Amino acid sequence: MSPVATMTMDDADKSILSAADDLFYSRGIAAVSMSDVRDRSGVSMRRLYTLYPSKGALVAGWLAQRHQVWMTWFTTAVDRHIAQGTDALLAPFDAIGEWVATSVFRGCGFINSIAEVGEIDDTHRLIIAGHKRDVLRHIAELAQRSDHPVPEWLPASLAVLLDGAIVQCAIFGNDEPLTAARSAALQLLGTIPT
Amino acid sequence: MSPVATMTMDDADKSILSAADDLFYSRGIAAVSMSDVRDRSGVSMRRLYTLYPSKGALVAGWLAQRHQVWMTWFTTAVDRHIAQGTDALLAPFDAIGEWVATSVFRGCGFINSIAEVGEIDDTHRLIIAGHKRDVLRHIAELAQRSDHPVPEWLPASLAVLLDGAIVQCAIFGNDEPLTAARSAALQLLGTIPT
DNA sequence: TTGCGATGAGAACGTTCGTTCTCGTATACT
DNA sequence: AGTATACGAGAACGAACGTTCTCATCGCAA
Repeated sequence: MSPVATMTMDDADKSILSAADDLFYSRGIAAVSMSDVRDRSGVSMRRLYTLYPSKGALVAGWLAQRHQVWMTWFTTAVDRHIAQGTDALLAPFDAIGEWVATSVFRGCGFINSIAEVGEIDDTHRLIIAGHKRDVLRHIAELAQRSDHPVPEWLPASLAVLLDGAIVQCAIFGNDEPLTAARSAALQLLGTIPT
Repeated sequence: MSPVATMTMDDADKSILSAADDLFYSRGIAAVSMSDVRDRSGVSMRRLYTLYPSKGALVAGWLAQRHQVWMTWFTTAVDRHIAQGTDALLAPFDAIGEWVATSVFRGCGFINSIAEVGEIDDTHRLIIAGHKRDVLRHIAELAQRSDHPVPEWLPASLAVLLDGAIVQCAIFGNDEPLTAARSAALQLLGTIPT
C-alpha cells in the first residue's frame, strides 16, 4: 500500500492532462515546454516521460482527453437548453454562448492546434478531424430528434455556422458572430415546414 | 546605377515577403526559422534584419501583405463569378471553392496564425481582426449591390459561414463543408422577398 | 590607385527546448 | 537489518533558434 504522499499512476496522469489542458489551450502548443507541464502538474520529469514518451505523445493524449471532456460538456449543456424549451437545433448555439462568455475562452482548441502540428503527425490530424466529425454527428442526432423534417444538408450547415462563430468570436473578442450564426440558424429552421 | 547582380531594397523586400508567405502559410509560424526565410529568399541575414528587425516584425509585415494580396484576389474572383451570373452573395462561396481546390490550400492563414501568436503581441491580433473585419465589410458591400433587400444580420451570417467552411475544409481535407455552407447561404437568400 | 562606407556570407553567441542521465532517498522483499 | 529496486529532483546534453558580429569583398569618390 502506498503512503499518502506518493502519487498513483492514475493521479499523475490526471494531473498531467489537467496541466496540459490549461497550458496548451491558453498558450498554444509551441509556447509550452515539457518543463512547464512538469512544474504545473507537480509530476517528476521521469514520470512525465514514462507516461508520455514524447511531447507529441503528450499532445495526442491531451487532444484525445479534451475531445472526451468537451463533448461531455457540450452534450450536457445542449440537453439543458433543450430541457429549458430551446429548439434542439438552436440549443448548440446557446451552449457555445456560455463558453464564449467565459474568460478562458480562446477559440476551439482543435482548430487552434491544427495550425501548429506539422504535416508529419497524422495522429493529431486524425483526432482533430474525428472531433469535428463527432460534433457533426451529434448535431445530426439532434436533427433526428427534432419535430421538423430536416433536410440532409442542414446539420452540416449548422456545424459550419458553429465553427465559424467560435473562430470569429475568438478573433473579435465578442459574441456578435455567434449571434449572427444563431440568427442564420433560426432563419434556416424557419424555412422548414413543421 | 547598380549592376544586375545586386538587389534593390525593394526587390529584397518582395523576395522576403514571398518567401515568408510560402513558408509561414504552409508550415506555420513557429516551424519556420529566420534562417529558413533567408535561404528561401536568397537575401542576406543582414538585409533581412535591416528590413525586419525581429521575427515578430517580419510576421507582422507578412500578415499585412497577405491581407492586401488575399483581398485583391478575393474581390477579383468574386467579381468574376458575379459577372458570370452568380448571385453577388453566393459568389464568395464559389471564389473560396477555387481556393480550397488548390493543392496549397491549408485553411485561412490568419485563423491559423492567431493560435500561434502569444497574448503579448497586439499588433498581430489587430491585423488579423482587421482582415476579418474587411472581409465582412466587403460582403456587406456586396449585399448593398444586391437586388434583394438584405436584412442586417445576413452579411455577418455569410461571413461566419465562409470562415466555418474554410476551417472545416482544411480539417477534413475536402470541400463538403463549403458545399453545405453554400447551400445554407442559398437557403437564406431564398427567404428574402425580392 | 587608394581609402572608405556598405554589403553578403555565414560563423558565433546566448538562450530555450526536448530528452536523458545522475544521484540521493525511500520502499519492498527476504 | 540488509540489499536491490524504483522513484523524485533537477542537472546535463545536444540541437535549434533568434539575433549579432566578423571579416572579406565590392562600389565609388578623390
